[in-house]
Amino acid sequence: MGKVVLRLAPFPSGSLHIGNARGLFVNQEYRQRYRGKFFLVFDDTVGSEEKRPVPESYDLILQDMAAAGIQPDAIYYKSDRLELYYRDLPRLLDLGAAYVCTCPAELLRKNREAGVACPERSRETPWQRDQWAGMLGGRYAPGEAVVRIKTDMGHPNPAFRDRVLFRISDFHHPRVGTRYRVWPMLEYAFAIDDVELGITHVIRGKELIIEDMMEEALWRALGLRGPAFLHWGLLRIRETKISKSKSYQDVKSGAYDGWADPRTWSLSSLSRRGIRPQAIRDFVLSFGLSQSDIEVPAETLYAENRRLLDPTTPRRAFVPRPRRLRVEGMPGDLRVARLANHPERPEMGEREVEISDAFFLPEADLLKNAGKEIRLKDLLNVQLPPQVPPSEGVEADGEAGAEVIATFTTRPNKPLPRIQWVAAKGATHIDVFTLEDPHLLGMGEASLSSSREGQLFQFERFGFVRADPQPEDPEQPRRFIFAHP
RNA sequence: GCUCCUGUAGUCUAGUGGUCAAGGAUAGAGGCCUCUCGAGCCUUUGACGCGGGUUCAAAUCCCGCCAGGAGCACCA
Repeated sequence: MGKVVLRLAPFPSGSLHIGNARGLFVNQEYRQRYRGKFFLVFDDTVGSEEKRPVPESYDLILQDMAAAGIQPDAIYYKSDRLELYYRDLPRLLDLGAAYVCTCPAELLRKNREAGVACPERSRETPWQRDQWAGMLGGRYAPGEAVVRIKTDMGHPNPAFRDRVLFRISDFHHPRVGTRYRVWPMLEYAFAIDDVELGITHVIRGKELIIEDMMEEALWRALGLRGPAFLHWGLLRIRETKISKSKSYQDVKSGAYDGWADPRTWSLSSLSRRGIRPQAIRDFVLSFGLSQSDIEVPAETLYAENRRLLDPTTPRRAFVPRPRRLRVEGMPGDLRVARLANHPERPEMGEREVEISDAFFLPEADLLKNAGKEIRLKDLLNVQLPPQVPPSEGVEADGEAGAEVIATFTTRPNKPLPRIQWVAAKGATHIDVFTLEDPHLLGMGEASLSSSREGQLFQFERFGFVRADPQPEDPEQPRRFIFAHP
């Protein structure tokens, strides 16, 4: 068996998204299985008006890959390889496999649709050569001349009729500026690179099938042998539209908190939420290489991650939208509560929480259980007053509504609604970033204020979270990013 | 419209002619818990798109139909 060489070729327009992750992990899987090589090829030709390379995304993509624990065997930039792309074109012209076309874009499109060939298609080689030299030499402005492959103007699929191989662009490129004006289309650049880099298998989404067929047409013309293609269908997470350009706008405008904003669903945002690369890997690999298009609920990804986190993640108390509760008749000896860090793993130890008669509880739970007896989880049972008037606009510190007065009943565990609580004494302000609410405020137990960046917790009856970096201003609430229930 | 692709439970997937009265995951339902009823654990409901054919035998092979999807840029 020959050596397997793979490539991932992202367009640098932001952090990798969950869709790119499929390419990343599938290729990585094949690299490992066949002890092959895996190259990162930045697909950074100039793009178009709507789709331009974004300077900072080169680093973002590198970081995403590092975070996923995947080290490419080599990194290439298409923008470094223009001369290489220019090299083989004259031969294509000589072979009569390509030609320079100066039809305006609009006419070109119309003729293609009608199956009408451009008169320049059949011009002789010296003329074509001269025109190519003219394109490189500045004879034409953007839009005035392109190189087209000669396939078949009568092909039943208009998409196959003499596609454009090179065009002129004056866009400023983040890496090479305006050094080049004549840029290859993706399919031409890859036709050269895939052979040049010795790629054996291209595994990617089926949206590029036509481009892959164009590569094959070019190899036939040049007498080259290229890699085999494998495709998968489109993957969508139900909860989101995967659109890098939309995310890019919100990141750029500041509406989003950078590429690590959970709403981008970028790889960096998933990592910020505490979603493990391993979970993402298992998730995308579970779909195999089917060409059907699938839409999967994020819950499936969460389930993978939960399986990884649950056994080792310490539990903590957090009360979203809190309301202050005072317990009358607290047993006098109750000064300290000892709480297990994990209900099933005593070896993870316990923590001590100082308590008084003042607590924070989720207002929603107080409203729901008004007049009933409830259990403050792991602590004691209380009777709630018959009426709990809702506070208007719950404040983050639970001080908005009037204090709710409950009465102590008993200590031992009983089958009551078990509600999480935070002791008012030493409670710390928490600000949780969820998909629905970028600032879900609440109160957490004291120890949370000193958690280090990257620490994972399960907030009981709330979900798994990951600690953001310590805020510079200690008065600011501690920030956690919500992963999933 | 054209080209290509795909059809297994609500969703995703295993399955390559017999071991499939179809396996797993997730969701749903029910239950358990000296303490998360939004976690965990247990149980459970639920599928081969339709119609023909080939064969002793079909989810698997063939044909037709139907239904979905993707692509159809001087973007990637």
